[in-house]
Amino acid sequence: MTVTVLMVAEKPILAESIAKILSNGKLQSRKGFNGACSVHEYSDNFLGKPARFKVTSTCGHVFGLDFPPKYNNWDRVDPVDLFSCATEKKEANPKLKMEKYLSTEAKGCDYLVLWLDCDKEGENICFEVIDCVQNSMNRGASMDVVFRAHFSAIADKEIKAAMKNLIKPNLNESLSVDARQELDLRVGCAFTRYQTRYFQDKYGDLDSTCISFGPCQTPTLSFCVKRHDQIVEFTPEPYWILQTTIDTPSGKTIKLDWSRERIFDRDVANVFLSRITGCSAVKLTSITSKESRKEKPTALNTVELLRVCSSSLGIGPAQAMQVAEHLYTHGYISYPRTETTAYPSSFDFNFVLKQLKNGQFDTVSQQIMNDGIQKPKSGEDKGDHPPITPMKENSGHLSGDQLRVYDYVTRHFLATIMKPCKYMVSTFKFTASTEVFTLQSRKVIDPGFTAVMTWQQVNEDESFSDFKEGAEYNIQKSQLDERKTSPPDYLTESELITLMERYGIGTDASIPVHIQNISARNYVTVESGRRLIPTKLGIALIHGYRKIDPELILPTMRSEIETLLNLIASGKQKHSTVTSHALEMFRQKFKFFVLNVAKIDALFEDSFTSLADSGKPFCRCGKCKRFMKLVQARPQRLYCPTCQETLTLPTGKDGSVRLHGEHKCPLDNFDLLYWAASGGKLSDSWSFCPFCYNNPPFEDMKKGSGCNNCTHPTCKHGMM
DNA sequence: GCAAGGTC
Repeated sequence: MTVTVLMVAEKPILAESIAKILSNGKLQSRKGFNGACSVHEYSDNFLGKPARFKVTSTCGHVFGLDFPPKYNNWDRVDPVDLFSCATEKKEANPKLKMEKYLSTEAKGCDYLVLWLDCDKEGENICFEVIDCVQNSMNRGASMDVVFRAHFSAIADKEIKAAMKNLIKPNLNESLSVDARQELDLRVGCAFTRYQTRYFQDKYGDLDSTCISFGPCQTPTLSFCVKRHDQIVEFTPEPYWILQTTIDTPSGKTIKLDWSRERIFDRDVANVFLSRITGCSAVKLTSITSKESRKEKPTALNTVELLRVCSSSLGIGPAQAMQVAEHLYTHGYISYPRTETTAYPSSFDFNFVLKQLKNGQFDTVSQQIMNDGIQKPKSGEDKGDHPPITPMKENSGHLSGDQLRVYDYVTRHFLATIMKPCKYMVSTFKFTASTEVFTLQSRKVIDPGFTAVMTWQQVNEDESFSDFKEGAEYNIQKSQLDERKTSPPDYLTESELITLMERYGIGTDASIPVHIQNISARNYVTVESGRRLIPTKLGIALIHGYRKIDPELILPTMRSEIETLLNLIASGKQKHSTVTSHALEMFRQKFKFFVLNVAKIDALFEDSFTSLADSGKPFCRCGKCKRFMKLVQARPQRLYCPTCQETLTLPTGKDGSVRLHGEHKCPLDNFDLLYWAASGGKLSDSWSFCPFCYNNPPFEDMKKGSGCNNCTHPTCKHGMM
C-alpha cells in the first residue's frame, strides 16, 4: 500500500529545490490555489513503504500575534492593560489563505515532514503548519507521524542526508519565539499608544500621528542620536604639525610627512621647529620596499549588499532589498536573503562564469576561466542559502537601480574568485637634526580583483625613482601649521547597519524595516551621503528615555531579551516563567515611565513651539492643554466614539445653538456631556477639545480668548 | 493606527 507524505518548506523556492534534489529531477509540479505556492510530487519510499511525496511550502509565518479587536480601540483601553490582556493568533497574510491551503493539501496525507528553515523562527513555523494540517491528515498530526528535517545547507548532499536522518520539531525553540512575539507586541504597543496619546496635540510644530517605541527601532534611533550628541558636545582641540617641503632632483617641490604626525602642545611643537630651522637640507637615510596586498572580499551576503548599496550606490536598504528581490524573481541573481558568506563545496563557479559569457563581463569571466579560478576566502556557512551571486548575464533589459545592483553583485562575485591585489610600497626616510620625515610611493604589481572592483584600486603615487639613498635635498620651507581636531560626521546608514549587526538588533530581513521606520516616523532624515540626522523629535525622545530609564534605549537591550528567550529555547526555563518575569519587568518600567513622563515634556517644551505661540485654537480649561479639533461642514452633528450614536444639537430659528446636549452611552460607564456655547452661531469650521469637549464659539477662538469654564469630570475620551 | 519576525 502506498502512503502519502506531505513535506512543507518555508518558501516556494525551497520547496522546489528540495523536491528536485530528492526526486533526482523526476517530479510533477502544479500551482497551489493561493497563487503563491506550488506543489511538487514524486514517488519514492518512506519508512520502508512505497510513498507518494508532495512537497510544498508556506510563505514565512502563517500566523501573527495581535490583540483581540476590542483592545484595539486606543481611546477605550488603558495601555497598561496591554501587558495582561488576551492575545490571539491571526493569519499573517490573509490574502494567501495559507491555513486553508495547507489543510487542503494535507487531505489524505499519512505523514508530515517539516522542511522549515533551521532556526528558531523556522521551528515556530513548524508548529503553525502542524496546527493547520492536523484536522485534515488521515491520522491527525500526532508526533508519531510528524518529522523534522534538519539541514545545514541547501545542497544535494545535505538535503539527502537530512531526509535519511529525520528528527522531531523542537517545541522549546518554538516556544521561545512565541514568547518573543508576545513581549514585542505587548511592550511595543503599550509604550507606543501611551506616548502617542500623551504628546499628541500638545505642541505647535510636532507631527505626532504615531510616536512609536520598539525594542529594535528605539535602540536603532539611539545610535543616530548618540552620534549627534558627540557632534554637538565636541570641543575642537588645536594641534600643530611640522610642514616641511623640499626640492626634488627633478626640480619639483614636495611635502614630507613628519614621523611625529601631530603635537597638541604649542611650546613642544616650537621646540621641534627650532631644531629644523637650523638645517638647510634633509638627508635621505634609507629606502625600503615592501610588497603589500589588498585582500579580496568574502562572498556576498545580504547585510554586506545593503551596506554597499547604501554607501557606494546611494540606494537605501529597503529600496535595495526591493531591487534585489526583483533581480531574483527575474532570474538575474540568486536568493538575496542570506547570512552565509561561504560558497558550498559543490558550487559550480564555471557554470556561473559561462552564464556571464555574452554580457559586459564576457572578457573578464573568460580570463578567469583561462587563468584558473582562485580559491575564495573561507567565509561562514550559516546553513541558510548560498551567497548572493549572478545567475545570468544582463541581456540589456536592466537599467537604473536594477542595473547598478546587478552590476555590483556580479563584480563582487567575480572578485571573490580572483587574486588579491598586490602592490609595492616604497618608503623613503629622511632625517634632519633629530627629526624624521617620510615619503611613500605605491606601485601596483598585480591589480587582481581590483580589475573588477575598480573603486578599490590602489592609487599609484608619483614615482620617486630619482631619489638616491645618502643624498641631501634642500629644505625649501619648514613651518608649524596650526589645525583643529574636528568632530565625527553623522552616522551613515552603512555604519548603522554594522552597529545593528554587531549588537544583534534586527535580522538581515528586518534591518531595512527598522531603518525605514525611524525615518517614516520622522525621528531621522536621510541627508547627503545617506547620513542619518536625527530630528528634534528623535533627539527629544532619546534624551527623554535617557532621563527616565536609560535601559529603554541601551543597544544591548535586544540581546538581553534574546538571552532570556534562549533559556526557553534550551529548555532551562519554562515559557510561562520567562514570559511573566519579562512582562512584569517591562510593566514596571512602563509604570515608571508614565510617572516620570513629564521629564520628557520638559525637553519637548524646549524643542517645539508652545500651544500659545502656535496660532491654532487650543483648550484653555486648565487641564487639557491641547489643540482643539476643527470639525468641518456639519458642525451641529456629534457622535459618540464608544457606541457610534450620533446626536444632532438643537438649533434656534436663527441657526444658533442654544441647548446643552447629553448622551448616556449604553456601552460605557460614564456619560458624554456636550454643550454648545449659548447663543454662539456655528460657522462651517467649529472647534472642540477632544479631551473635555470644550467647544467655545469659533469667533471667540479666532480672537484667542478661548473658554475657561470647562467642568467636565473625565477629560478622557475623544470625539470626532 | 501600535512591535518584530517570517516572506511574495
